[in-house]
Amino acid sequence: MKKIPATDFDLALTLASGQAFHWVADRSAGGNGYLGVIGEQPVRLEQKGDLLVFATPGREAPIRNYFALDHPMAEIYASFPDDPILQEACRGCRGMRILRQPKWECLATFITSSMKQVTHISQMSHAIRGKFGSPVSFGEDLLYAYPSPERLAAATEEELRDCKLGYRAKNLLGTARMIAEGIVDLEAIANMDDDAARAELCRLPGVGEKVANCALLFAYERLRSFPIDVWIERVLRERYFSRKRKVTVKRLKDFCADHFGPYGGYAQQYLFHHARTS
DNA sequence: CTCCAGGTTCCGG
DNA sequence: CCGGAACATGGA
Repeated sequence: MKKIPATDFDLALTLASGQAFHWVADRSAGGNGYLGVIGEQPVRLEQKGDLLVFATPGREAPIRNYFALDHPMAEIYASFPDDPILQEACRGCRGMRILRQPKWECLATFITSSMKQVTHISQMSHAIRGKFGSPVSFGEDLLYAYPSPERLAAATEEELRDCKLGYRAKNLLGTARMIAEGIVDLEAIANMDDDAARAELCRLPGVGEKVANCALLFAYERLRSFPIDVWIERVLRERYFSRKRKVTVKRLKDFCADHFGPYGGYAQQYLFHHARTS
């Protein structure tokens, strides 16, 4: 068994926080582990105290990278504004990391996320992987990598609708095609500043400001990105702007961009999780 | 049955 | 810039 030190890290909390949607709990061997795929590599992980335990050799670097074990958590927490609403959310979110996911997989998954509950997003992710992804075996279990843009570009809208995507099928297909044709280069976006990167992502069908911000936050390590979904908007209006009438979305965006600071994405994720679980 | 979910896009003020 | 409406699906 290999072990990676992981302080200020909570595996279960991180995987339950609505960033990645394909990990499954694995109780085999009386454990409390998780089975999933990092890129093309199958992994079984289990947290024991401040250690991340796994069996497969050569997985340490991808695991450390995916779970962003290098994030400066003390600095991040110290950067948060001293506001009671965020501090309350932080209490239940200690150890939750913003992941560093593969870019295409993250973007594609969030294209399917619009107007869907987290459990539905998970179902669609597994359906897409099972239907189009490369199988990778892990012991007795068969897992699936997320299919490449080229593979999905070769699919039909009907096949994608069979994965319960509904109207999202057209968007995912259109985006896969644009990327497969090189019209948008997801790797090149990594070298752009936040605004340029967001604008470039928004050229893709089904990608608006919210989905772009999710990709920037969960895959491009832009920790200032602050996706505003229905949950966050509710928190903002009910807690931060209570007793104020007619608050426009632009007002909310401007407030968030300033108030939550350089690691606003972390603050956003904690507020999101707290709102969703209480 | 009704309500709602990690939205985007298009259209008329 | 702002508010409305259409767009699919399934769990609560």
